[in-house]
Amino acid sequence: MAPVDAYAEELLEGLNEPQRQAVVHGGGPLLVLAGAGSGKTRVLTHRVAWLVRTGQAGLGEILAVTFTNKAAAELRDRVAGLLGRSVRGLWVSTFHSACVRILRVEAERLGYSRQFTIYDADDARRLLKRCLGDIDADTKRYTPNAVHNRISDHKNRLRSVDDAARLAHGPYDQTVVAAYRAYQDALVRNNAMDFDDLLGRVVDLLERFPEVRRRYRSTFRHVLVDEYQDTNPAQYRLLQLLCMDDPTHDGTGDDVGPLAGEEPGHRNLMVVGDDAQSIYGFRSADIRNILDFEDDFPDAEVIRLEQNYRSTQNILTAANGLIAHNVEQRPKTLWSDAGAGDEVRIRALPDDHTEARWVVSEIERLAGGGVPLGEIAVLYRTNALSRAIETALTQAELDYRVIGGVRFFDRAEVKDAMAYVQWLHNPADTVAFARIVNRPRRGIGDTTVGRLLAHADATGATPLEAIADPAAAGLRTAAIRAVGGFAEQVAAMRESLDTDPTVADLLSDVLRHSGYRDELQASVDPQDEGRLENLEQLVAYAEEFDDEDGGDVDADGTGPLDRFLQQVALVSDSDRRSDAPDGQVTLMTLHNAKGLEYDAVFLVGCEDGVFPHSRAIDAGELDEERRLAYVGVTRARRHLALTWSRRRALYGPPQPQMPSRFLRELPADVLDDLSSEATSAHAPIPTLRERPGPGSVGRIGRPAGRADRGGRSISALGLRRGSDLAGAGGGTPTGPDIAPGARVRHRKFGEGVLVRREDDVLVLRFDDHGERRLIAGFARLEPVD
DNA sequence: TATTGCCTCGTTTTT
DNA sequence: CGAGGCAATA
Repeated sequence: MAPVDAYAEELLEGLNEPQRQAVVHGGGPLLVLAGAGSGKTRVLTHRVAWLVRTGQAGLGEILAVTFTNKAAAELRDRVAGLLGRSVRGLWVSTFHSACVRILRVEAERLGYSRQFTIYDADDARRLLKRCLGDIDADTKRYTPNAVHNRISDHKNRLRSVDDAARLAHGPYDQTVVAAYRAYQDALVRNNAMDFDDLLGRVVDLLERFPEVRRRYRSTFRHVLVDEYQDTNPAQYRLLQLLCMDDPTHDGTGDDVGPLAGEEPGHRNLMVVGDDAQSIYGFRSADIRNILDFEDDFPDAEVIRLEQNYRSTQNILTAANGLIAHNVEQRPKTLWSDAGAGDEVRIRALPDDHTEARWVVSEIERLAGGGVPLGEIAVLYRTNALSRAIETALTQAELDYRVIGGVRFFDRAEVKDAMAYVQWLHNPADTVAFARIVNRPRRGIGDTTVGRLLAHADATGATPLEAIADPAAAGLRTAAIRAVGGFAEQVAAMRESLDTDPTVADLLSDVLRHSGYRDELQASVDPQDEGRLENLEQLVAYAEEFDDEDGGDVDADGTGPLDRFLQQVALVSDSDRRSDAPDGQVTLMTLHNAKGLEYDAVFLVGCEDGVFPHSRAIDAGELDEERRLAYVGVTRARRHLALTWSRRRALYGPPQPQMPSRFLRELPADVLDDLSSEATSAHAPIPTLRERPGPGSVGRIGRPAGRADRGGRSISALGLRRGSDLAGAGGGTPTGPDIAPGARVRHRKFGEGVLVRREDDVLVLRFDDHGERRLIAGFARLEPVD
């Protein structure tokens, strides 16, 4: 190890033993299993500072990757604080922005230009929708959303179109493959990459170009990864390529063989994570990466951080007890010396309004006891559950903020403005073009746009070239005039593009030349005022960017507009998750809560089917749901309550609910007296401070035979609507029975036969998908005659 | 080409 | 219950 002086030594002060071991780790692969609240960011920052101070690495030789911009910024700031100087040159960034930074330099090697566009999920789906049309796919069965998820999964597993074709099984897969092929082709022609490509193309780059690989391998002598449990196979492969001697495993389970003529890797890979908090499997994150770390890196050192500095022991015991129900995991036992603290509470409420009012009355009680509202969070599985809580908070006149929902850069008007600039920057981008060509309305309808795009496609031209000669695209006089007018506006915007020194001026000019601003100003729709404000905010944001950016053109040829577009694509409002301003209760999904902590946490909607979510139950993904519960529980420092509703209206009429199975997995000895009864069918209703408002109690049952919506009444089919077989109380399926042997159709799995019933579980054999067990309360089945 | 109304369908989502 | 998609209309 490098010599250690007192100056470096002070970086170890205040660390516990395992933390210290991780920081001074000599070299080679290191896995830090960092339980919730165990100080993993501390370890990462001190490790980076240690490497620098002991002279083991220069700032420019360290790559630290995170998943969020917020985490990257925090890491950077804290390292700067520890070192007491600028950390310019240190690569601290998200996987995606590190990849973009590499791709901007190397794009030409991959057949892209430096100006390539980054498509977010919305852009990608627009393009994919067009591709699905081109291959004549039935867009009912093959929704852009579903198909994009499948393609994304292929990409995250580094499957090329041909790989996907080899794996395709059945007609659905084959259509997905055809869509993948058309979509990938379209991306290249648009000079665009989606989020998944950013990773996948860098992997391509490093695999195909040894000299590029060598360059980055020798640049980054130390690679550190945060939240390793959330890495997907592409990210895994990327790390292999950057660090290892013989990047044999590609993360997909297939051996790709050693890379020819490879120089030894530095092997200095440090990963930090917690398998118990792996909650992004649905986005192709692979928990095996952290579970199998020592198999992949046989000489790896493993350090466990189990001392928790956040929560009281009762909360940690609850968390430990819960997660112990997962089959496969790294055994870990969080402990704290903060004392037992409050008991954990479980409460059963008659309906979602009462549940919300109970939570709010408890919030008032805590607030009265001196807990700041900003230190209180209400967590839920799905965004739809926020509504009842919001209503109750509003009635109690408590201030709150909801994390999630529509983000600033996702707002239609903001995306429109950005699409203008994006298209000016990359005229091959047909998604941006299609978005703005008729916004504001200029009489260029869908058919005209279709003709322009088809013509551009056929001639290999960009939309910019196509609008210059509308007659050639086969347009008639009215359309030609409309397109001509648009072309004039575009010419004015391109003039601005060439002359405007700043991004803010360009944006402002675009809003003027396009008529977008005028249209909103002239509008009588009251919402347009807000839209106008958002656009002014966007310009203000750009001004800020210009000031910070300086406007130089880099050595690699990237200018301010490149950087601005990239930032907006990758840094959607990062401050939303920042610490709560005082006086506001925070509402958010469990996913959004990861990495945060609050004095008091309420986890609402703990009902089977809601949490764990019915789709997760169907898909057999209970472990991931349980980890999500674990994340929720471990957010709390001192107060934790979990609630469920006996009846809840998710959509349509209220349905009876059963308590979440996770509630029964919490160890009884950390629960208070009321909790022990709260998961039973006869749970008492806790007292509320206010009297229930009128009409707050849902009607019990519903009028028999009422058709729920237009079309065939479901009762006419012999079934009740929604969760057709939902139990009326005891959890036993009631309603018209579907007898074993009956042919049924499930919306997702298609037709099949009901094999048998086991309590509240239906066992069905589907024609395509083999056997499946469905929870009766959530199995939407239609009988097939 | 733009608007209206009907129908369908329902997770989570760091980038 | 509501948002978004699509087909029928003005």
